[in-house]
Amino acid sequence: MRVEVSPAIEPEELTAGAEVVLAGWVDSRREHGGALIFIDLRDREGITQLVFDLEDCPREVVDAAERLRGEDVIAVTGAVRMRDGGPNPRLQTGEVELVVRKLTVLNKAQTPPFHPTDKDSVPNEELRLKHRYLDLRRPRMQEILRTRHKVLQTARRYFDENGFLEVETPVLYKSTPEGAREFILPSRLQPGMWYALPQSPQLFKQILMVAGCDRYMQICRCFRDEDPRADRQAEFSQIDLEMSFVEREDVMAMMEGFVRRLWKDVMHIDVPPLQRMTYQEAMDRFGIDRPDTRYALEIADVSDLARRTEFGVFQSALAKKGGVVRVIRVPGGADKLTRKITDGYQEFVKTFGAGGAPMVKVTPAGFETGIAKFLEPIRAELTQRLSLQPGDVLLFGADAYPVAVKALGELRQKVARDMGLVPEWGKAWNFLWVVDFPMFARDEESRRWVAMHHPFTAPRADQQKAFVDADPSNENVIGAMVSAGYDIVLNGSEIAGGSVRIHDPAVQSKVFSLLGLSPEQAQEKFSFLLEALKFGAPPHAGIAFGLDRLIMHLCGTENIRDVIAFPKTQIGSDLMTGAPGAVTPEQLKDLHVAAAVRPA
RNA sequence: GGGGCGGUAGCUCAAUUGGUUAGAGUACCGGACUGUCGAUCCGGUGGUUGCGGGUUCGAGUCCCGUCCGCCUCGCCA
Repeated sequence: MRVEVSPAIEPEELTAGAEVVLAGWVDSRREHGGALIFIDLRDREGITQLVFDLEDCPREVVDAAERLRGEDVIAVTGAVRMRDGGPNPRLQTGEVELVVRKLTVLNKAQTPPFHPTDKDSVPNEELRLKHRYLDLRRPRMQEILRTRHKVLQTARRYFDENGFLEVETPVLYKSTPEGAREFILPSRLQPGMWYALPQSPQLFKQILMVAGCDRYMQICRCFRDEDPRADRQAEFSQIDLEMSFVEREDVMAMMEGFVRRLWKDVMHIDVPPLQRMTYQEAMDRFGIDRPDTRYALEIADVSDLARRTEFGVFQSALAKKGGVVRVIRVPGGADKLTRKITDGYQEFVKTFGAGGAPMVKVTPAGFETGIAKFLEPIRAELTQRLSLQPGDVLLFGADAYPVAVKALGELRQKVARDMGLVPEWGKAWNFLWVVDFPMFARDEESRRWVAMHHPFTAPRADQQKAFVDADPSNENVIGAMVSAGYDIVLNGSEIAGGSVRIHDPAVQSKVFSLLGLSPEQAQEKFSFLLEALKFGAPPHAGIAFGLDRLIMHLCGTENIRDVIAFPKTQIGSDLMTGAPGAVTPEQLKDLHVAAAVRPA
């Protein structure tokens, strides 16, 4: 049987009398004595009301309609007519109904564990993931799938228009144990050897530049075997890009254009030119390298004043190497932040390594509660410097700089939520370029340098020469080197990150050696890149967008699983397919692998 | 590896200090009903309170363990 699948009636079909064929799922049924039955027929596009009426339909059609239940799949033929009972303004097709002449039940459905269009409640996520085919029928999920499609199409169109070539890179790759933990796969043909799934196509895209591709794009899957978060999943997607013969500004302009196009096409919003902020400024003012600038609550330095107090916590913090005292002023916090809430903040900052978050309230009479008495000697100056008003709450962070700003940066976001300062979705789109990241960060445990971005990131253009000349043993000099990296931050979430790459083998060697990789080790791991760089590598730079996070923003969801058709749980299970699963001893034997643990 | 929240009917939830036969809405089944649109009305089926152990005269409730889901610290070059 041939079914014309265009179920919800299109506007041009809204003319009475048109004969159409519709197919879809039974959404709901309203029955009046068996002589008059209404069925809401649902498909991807929406809902159309079907009417089965003894006055218009053969008896057997009405009888068959009586046996229909939710999620049955049917096809119907009939005439469109204006509704007798008045329009339903809540339906797009609410003016009309289809008088069914012929009904075909394409497939009966068991009673589903939940109803895709239940308006009262969303089923438990475990159940949604187990029956994802039902979950994806929900209009909200259909909308997300559609937005995701739109983003993919817009990306392909925009980058095609700008001369980018879509190239696919391998998924079976080589283990390069820096960075995130990898998924690995045994080789059958080479006993004892292993592939790894790529954390990103970073090196391939650089090689494509050496290969003369000039401009590359790929919508690719990346794999990182780390614990998930609300916005992180082991298997995720990137819009990956690389350009030759460009500098930082060229890439930034191109990507800004993409973001603007995306928001225009998908949200119908004109994004103004992106603000810029250096890494240092972001850390100083917001305590994080991806500041949410939709609200204030900025961090201020009061180390000099704190030094003049007798408060032991301040004094011991300032005695530390790089010790600081910083503060967040919360306007109106005295009312809204109850004792219970501020007590909670003490525990909260401890998870980020801080000892606590000393607090004080500003009243017309002066400082009260918390550490008020210690602050008395500096009250006037604090009041002036921070423009304090009665009703303010001050939350302090006292520790070595990285610990203090990190704790306050996290606390700032929590306070903003508690104070109701975070605009609801769709009200604010605060895009920001963060630039001038340090090349290296000091890992205190191993007393070694680690790459802030990745080891292929070039120094900022004006620092190239200084970097080559820098004394590797001088921690101050190396620590101060600024890279040509750039991130795009949206409402406090990192949606893209990239850099100008190193195309000079000498610079690349110096980075490797600073990272503690001997020439032999570097050769072992990245020989193909080092080789390629010797054969005429153009200057190149690139970036990658976190596709899933982009979609989250565009759809207003806080959960990455909502924007992935078939996502995994916290422990990496696919509740629908049951992955991961056991394999047979024969499979292991073929792969020359012995399991050290048997599944429980 | 650590911290927190949750798991009760197919689904969404309730159940007082540990106390009678674990309830409601919805779905499902049966009946009534010719213009509904979350149809309505009447009746009914439906429970290993995630699982295992313990305390107690008595456990959905308290304790221990465990599984699953979510949030989070560490981790994510």
